[in-house]
Amino acid sequence: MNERVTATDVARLAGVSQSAVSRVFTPGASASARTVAKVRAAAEALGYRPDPLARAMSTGRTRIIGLVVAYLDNMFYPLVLERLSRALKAEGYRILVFMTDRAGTDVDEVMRDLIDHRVDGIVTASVGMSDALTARCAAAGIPVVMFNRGQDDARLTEVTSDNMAGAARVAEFLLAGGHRRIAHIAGWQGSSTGRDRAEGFVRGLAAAGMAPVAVVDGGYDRAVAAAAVRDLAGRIDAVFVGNDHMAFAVMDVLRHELGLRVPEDVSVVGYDDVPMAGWDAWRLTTLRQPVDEMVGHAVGAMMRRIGGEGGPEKIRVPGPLVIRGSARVPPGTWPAEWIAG
Amino acid sequence: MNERVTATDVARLAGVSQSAVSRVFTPGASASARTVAKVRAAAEALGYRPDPLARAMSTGRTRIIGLVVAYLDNMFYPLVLERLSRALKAEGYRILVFMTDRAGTDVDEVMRDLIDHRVDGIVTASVGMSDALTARCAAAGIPVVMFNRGQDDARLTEVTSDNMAGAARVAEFLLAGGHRRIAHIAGWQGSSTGRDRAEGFVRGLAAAGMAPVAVVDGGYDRAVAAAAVRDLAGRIDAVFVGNDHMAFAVMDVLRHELGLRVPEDVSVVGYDDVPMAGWDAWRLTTLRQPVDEMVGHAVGAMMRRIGGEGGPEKIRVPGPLVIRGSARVPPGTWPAEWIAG
DNA sequence: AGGAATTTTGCATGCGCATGCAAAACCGAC
DNA sequence: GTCGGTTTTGCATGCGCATGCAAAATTCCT
Repeated sequence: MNERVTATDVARLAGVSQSAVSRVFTPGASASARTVAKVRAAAEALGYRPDPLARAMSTGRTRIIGLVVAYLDNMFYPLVLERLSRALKAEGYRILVFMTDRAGTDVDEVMRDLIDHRVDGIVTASVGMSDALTARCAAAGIPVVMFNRGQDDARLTEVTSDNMAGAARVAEFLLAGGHRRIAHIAGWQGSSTGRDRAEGFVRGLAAAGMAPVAVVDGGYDRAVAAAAVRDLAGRIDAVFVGNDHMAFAVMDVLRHELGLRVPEDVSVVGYDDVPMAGWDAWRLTTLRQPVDEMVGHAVGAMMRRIGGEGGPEKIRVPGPLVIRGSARVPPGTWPAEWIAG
Repeated sequence: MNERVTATDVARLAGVSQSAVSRVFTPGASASARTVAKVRAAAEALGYRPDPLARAMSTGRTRIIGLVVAYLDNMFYPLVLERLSRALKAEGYRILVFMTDRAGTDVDEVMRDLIDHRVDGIVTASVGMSDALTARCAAAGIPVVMFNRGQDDARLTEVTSDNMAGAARVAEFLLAGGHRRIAHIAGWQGSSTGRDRAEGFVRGLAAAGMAPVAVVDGGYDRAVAAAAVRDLAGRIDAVFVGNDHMAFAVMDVLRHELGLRVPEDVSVVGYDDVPMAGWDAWRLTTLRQPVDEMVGHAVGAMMRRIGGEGGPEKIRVPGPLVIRGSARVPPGTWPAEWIAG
């Protein structure tokens, strides 16, 4: 039922050898103009297209990038997946998706799988890498790019926003708004991103001689964040939440469970600027992670590593504070890095 | 840098032939207990794992399913992707993601790609299939399962919720709630799903001798739906929106732009029951698409088709109406198919 | 025009595994 | 112990393409 057209078929029709056909379809290989023309015509007539599988078999490159993700309910990740897929496609690569369980306990098994599948590179999002894993990928010669996560390992390339600076900027903004009882419901402290934002935020407050009322680990989980704000409410007039996903839960609790007004009673600031943050229901003031830019860097770095040029990089992209309505806005003019959204 | 362990290496160590090794790792092939033991031991010692690529090369099966998606900003699809990925993984399959542009104009090219990659099957979500495409996949012997979309083509397997019945149930519910000026902001009328829901809804109203104030195509687009409700407001006391994604936009406009109360001034009902619908900010009354069940059917049907058992199926899964707070609740007791969420 | 330098071409091989086929080993029954 | 029957095994081959190598064709230079 499936009569695949092979290079040999084309060769026969064009009156050349199979290798000639292969060369015509291999960028960088040499063939005379006449051969190219004959082969192209024959290929066209037969509807020939090189088989990526066989090609991978003989070159050792699959032109497939493995993407490891733990969850997709935080809209930030679907967005990343979409953009990454499009950007990679432009480079001639495809994405093979691997989901780990939410706890990330099976990352190991997932990685074995990835290596088995001979992916040319791995992008991890919302997932950490153990040393053993990193070593294995390095041994297998597979470049790894961590997206939105960092790791203290010189072998790893990472792309993040400037979490420290971003969080510090949020602190500055909240302070300028006149808040004095400020808490932080942090991203999971097992992730660099969560830690960096917490540290940047605390430092930002400290720079003004202030300290947070509390810093609690929200674990990137709506329920945990909700519980945290239930506990905090009454003691705070502002809260910086480790990502938008949790911030929505926090706002829900504040408004609908506790009957408080945002931002009049409590200001809320998030991190990410997912599309939803701009919806009227939320109008969340948040620090934007420039997804397109980050994806661009990730793809660029990946291509470089696959091409063998240069080593691992630690890329940190700055993002603006997007001022909407969930946090009191300081009077007067703002620094240029704060923008109205 | 990458010394891959091959079956030949294992064979040498185990003192058997390469084919013996292959047989040990091929379910259904025969090997004596002694050989199995020797090979297993050797494989273990060397850390051997069969190369899926080479295996695909010789069997013609890649154990990869292509997923075609147009967009991921409607949370329904990331959810589907996640569940599908896990379910397929359990069957030993991986997902290769292909994104078409939003208009779906490049579906053709995407499909060629998919066929080239020799995927064992294709799942499409939020994407239609042209006849030419269907024919090509059929010719290539690649089974196609359409998820959340139907098509009048006997060669295609499809899995949808019972859109007609579901929409009719919404009509019944709205009527029971005492609404009389009801509109429908429909899903894209170019999709079977959008058409079926619209038809079911209109029929549901007609069954009570009623007709909608208006049925407008929302194109699954927040902006279009928002514009539609701006136009409709004032003339309606209830609106059924073709999916939750648009319903959120509709609620935003109603509440924040027009200052109307939901459900006191206008009742809103959606379709899908994405996780967000349960958040306090929305508490959207909506018709649930049972994602897990639908995914289960999709995977089952796919496995059957890959295994060559049986032909295309048209699977229709019923979903309950989930009653929350965005639409006036009829007094008295409800039919069992309505549930409180 | 003649020979050297260059490009193009075909041949042969390999990537790592699965599998048809025939030889070899094993099994049971008499 | 022998023979027919059943597994098990190894050999050889193929999947579709890329590529090193040497031969053939083309180009260039004097």
